[in-house]
Amino acid sequence: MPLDPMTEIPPECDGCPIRHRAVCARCNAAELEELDRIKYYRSFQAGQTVIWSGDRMDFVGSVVSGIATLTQTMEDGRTQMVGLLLPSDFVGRPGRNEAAYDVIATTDLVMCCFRKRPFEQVIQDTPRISQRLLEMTLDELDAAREWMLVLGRKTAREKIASLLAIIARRSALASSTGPFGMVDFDLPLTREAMSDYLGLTLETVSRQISALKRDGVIELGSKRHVVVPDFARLLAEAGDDSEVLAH
Amino acid sequence: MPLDPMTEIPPECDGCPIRHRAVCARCNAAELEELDRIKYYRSFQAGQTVIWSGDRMDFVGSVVSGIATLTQTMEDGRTQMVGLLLPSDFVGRPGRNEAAYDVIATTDLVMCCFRKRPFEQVIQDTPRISQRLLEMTLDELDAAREWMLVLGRKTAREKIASLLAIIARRSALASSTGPFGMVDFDLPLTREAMSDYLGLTLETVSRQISALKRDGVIELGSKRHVVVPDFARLLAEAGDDSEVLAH
DNA sequence: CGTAGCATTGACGTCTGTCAAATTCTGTGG
DNA sequence: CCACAGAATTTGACAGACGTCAATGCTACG
Repeated sequence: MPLDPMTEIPPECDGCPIRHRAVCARCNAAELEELDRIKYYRSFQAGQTVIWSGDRMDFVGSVVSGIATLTQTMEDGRTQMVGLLLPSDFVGRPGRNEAAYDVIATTDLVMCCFRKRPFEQVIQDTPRISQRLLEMTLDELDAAREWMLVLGRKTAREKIASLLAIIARRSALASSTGPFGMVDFDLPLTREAMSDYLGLTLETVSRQISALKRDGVIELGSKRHVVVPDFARLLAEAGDDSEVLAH
Repeated sequence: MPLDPMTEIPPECDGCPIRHRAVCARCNAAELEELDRIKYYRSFQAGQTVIWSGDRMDFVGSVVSGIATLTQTMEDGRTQMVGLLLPSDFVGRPGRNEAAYDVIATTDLVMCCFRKRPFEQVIQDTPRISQRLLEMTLDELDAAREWMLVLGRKTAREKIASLLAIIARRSALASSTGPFGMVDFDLPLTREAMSDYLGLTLETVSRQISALKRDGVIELGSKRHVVVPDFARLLAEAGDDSEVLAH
């Protein structure tokens, strides 16, 4: 078990790693001050549930570090991941009292939370924040729709390639690697989480990863470390083609 | 061919059928005036394409009457519907110049369009509008995520039942039928459009509709008219259960 | 060194897709 | 009003992709 994550709280907004990407991205000093008054940090350990679907939510907030998932579950236990929350992503919905999805930390996680009621007021009063939130919500909507194509129309192999491409692209952005050619990253998800994202079974995920490895599309260091020798090849396997500029 | 739909333009905002549900829902007289200056109506015939993905968009707007679909297409022709646009739904994304999806009128369609550039300015200046847009976008995001569960985890039979339930619910709302028991409505979609929505083939859609009919879950008047004798039964077939209050 | 969780692999079944044909519906023209 | 053409829909036969069930392997941690 790692150290209590609470001991690693990030510094004030100045040095915050998501200062310029989160909902507060375009705030000026006064507006930050305003947010500061209603904010607090919370930490979660890998595997912990942040919120249960149906629970009362009295905060919204941003992922500061770590990764969380948004999932829906049917009565019989079938589950579908409907969102992957990375640093700077926003959690919760102003104007709604109950969580619509389960939010689960897949890695150790730090969140910058805002008390919900005051935050709703801030949104009313601060166009720069509500407009940023609109922009982020539109981006999420686009991502959700892109994912609908993956879920509805792609083969298992294409689904895996699509997921790897998304994660690879994000890793490349985060570490500002060259845009092309070789990329490598760690998978933040178990095979089961991947299957929940992709609408597949865990076994099919495993088989397709093996197949992509066999065909030289990817190489595996450990089970979780992926090397992509040719990113364009991966995109082609995803059925994407020429979307190099996207996202 | 019907009469030129342009001849049936709705009246001024006062009597507009979507006045209290669209992006302008919460506007006061002055704000409506503002919007009025940049708005114009456009009509499309059933089957016409409103916008092609990748095209330059110089307007955004609301569906006033009729139904349109939002679809994505892969190079090899596989398509996935990612949204169903009903009256009051918003089309287009402020701040983006190219359409991300094909928008196609499935019935005769009337749209209330706003020139994009001026509309973006209005959003900046009118919190009531941008906040309404945020709210609508959050609703769409929820709908997209609900649909991800359908696409990723439901069986063909459950998918069909889910789609019928959604359409039935909306029809019930529109015509303010009693909330329970018997419902009936016309399908606004061809079998092919349904298959694009559900991530199935047209043949599977047809077979599952026949099966639901055989099992007494639905009755068919014409091919397009559906009678649902027991709405709760339909929901159960959709795998939803107890979501009676939802949406 | 042993246990627990994660991952891989195999054998087999089934749901859904594919290909093809028949049937019903809709609108048009005679 | 009826005949006809084209589209939409239904139905059947068959195949393949993915799921299910089960065994085995790997890694980490106590």
